[in-house]
Amino acid sequence: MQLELSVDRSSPVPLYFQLSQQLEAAIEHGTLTPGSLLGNEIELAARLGLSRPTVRQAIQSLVDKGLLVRRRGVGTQVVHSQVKRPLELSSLYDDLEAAGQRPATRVLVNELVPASAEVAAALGVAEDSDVHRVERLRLAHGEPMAHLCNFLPPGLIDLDTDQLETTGLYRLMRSAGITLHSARQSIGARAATTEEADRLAEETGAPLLTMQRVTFDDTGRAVEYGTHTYRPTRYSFEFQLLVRS
Amino acid sequence: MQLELSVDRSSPVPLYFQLSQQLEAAIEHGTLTPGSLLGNEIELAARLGLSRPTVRQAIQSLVDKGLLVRRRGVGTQVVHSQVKRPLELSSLYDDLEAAGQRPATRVLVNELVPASAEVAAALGVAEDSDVHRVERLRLAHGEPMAHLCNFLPPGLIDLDTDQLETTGLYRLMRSAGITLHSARQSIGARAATTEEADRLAEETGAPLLTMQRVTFDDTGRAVEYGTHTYRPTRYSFEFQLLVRS
DNA sequence: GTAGTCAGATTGTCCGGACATGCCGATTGA
DNA sequence: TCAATCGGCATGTCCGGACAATCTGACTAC
Repeated sequence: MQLELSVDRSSPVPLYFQLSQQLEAAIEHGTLTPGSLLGNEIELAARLGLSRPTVRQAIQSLVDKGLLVRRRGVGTQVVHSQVKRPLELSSLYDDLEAAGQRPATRVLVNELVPASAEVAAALGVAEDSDVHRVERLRLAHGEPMAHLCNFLPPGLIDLDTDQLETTGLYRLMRSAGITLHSARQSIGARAATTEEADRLAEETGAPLLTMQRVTFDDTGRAVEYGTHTYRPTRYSFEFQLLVRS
Repeated sequence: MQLELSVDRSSPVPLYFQLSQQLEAAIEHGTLTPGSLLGNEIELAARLGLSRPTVRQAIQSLVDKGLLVRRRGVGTQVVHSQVKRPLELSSLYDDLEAAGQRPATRVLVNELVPASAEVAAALGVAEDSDVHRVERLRLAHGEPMAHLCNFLPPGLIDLDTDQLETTGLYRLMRSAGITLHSARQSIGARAATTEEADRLAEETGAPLLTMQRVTFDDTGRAVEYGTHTYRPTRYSFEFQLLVRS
């Protein structure tokens, strides 16, 4: 069976991108079965009226996503999936929404405070200079799931409490024109203090999952520092990772 | 100041790789300062006697690593670092060794057992069929740090207890010719049972950091399933992640 | 003085070709 | 029958060029 592929040269969408999307859809849909060979590049290019570099670029992007494996002298084959999405920088809000959980947010604090030494170091600002402090409680099915405490440098974004309750922080930042680039993360665990336990409806001393994160935009500025605690009975970090080769 | 770059055409190492390594070293070393522009591709290609696609391939690999950012009409600039390593599939052993911690391993169990339903599902083998079971205690500075329980399908690798004590499981698998491709991971937390507490020199009910992982090779076979528990006072997961754009 | 326009610079996309490299099967030889 | 060699095949690397898209800054017009 021949896979139906076609490209639209009048579209502003790059040709290699059109192709990679079609291939990805075919893999997702099961038309390209795991382990099956994706006929040689030369012929594929000829069939589509594309050049080999363009076809290679499309295939390479899927290899980088972990969907395909190339073997010299053999060909390109579809990975026996199990592959979902690799870990990406996502907000808890988006994660929950993608899982169909209807997340709710309660903003506890939204104010300007002088930066502590810890916050100043993380954000790269002067100590005691003003920073935004946002504390939120994230709920799913009416039950508290996580406590999120974030610090942001001033002047970057307009933090509206109403918007914070209806969407995620990252989405707000992206729509404010900030291009997120990378983040440094640390995941650990500790026993809940009485205050933390109260907030999350747990017992004092109960195990909590913690995450700290500093996010940078593409100019290298720190744009957010967060300290989060999660109820481990309600949430765990799940992700896929690829071996860089 | 001109950055000193050169390529060796007689080397079997690909030219784009030689170039990307030199650029990466210059960034690491601080010769290329964060935010500085990396002169245009055309001129760079001419200076090195390379073609533009080759130079682009080198630059692209560093963009993928998060070290560089390209802007159309502007140029390519070095990211204001803070960038260490992105998250990769690594063994605890390698992580500790890289941190200069001289890890030690004590093999507690190394046997063939019938697969439980959970293990069979994770590895994709029949229930009650034989699988390797390896239990190890990982120590740093003489103190227990983590308890590692792994299951492997039979026939893949020769599990020598002595080798397991002197190196990591992943290194063993790689040297056995297995090409690791991806892994599905889950990180959570829970209270220690009495048995777990004893093993890790913690109190019963103390918070533990947990990680479960299924690793796949490039043919899509599950090659390892692991259930690990870490002492959160001694270990946390630290990593960098890039925004896929 | 301010806003709109234009030109230069630089990366993004795409082409067509060439040769090298590694893998696999088939043929050949023992 | 089995092992070694050889050749075909598919990807890997590299070239040189062409045009498009986008950003910046300077110039111009109002």
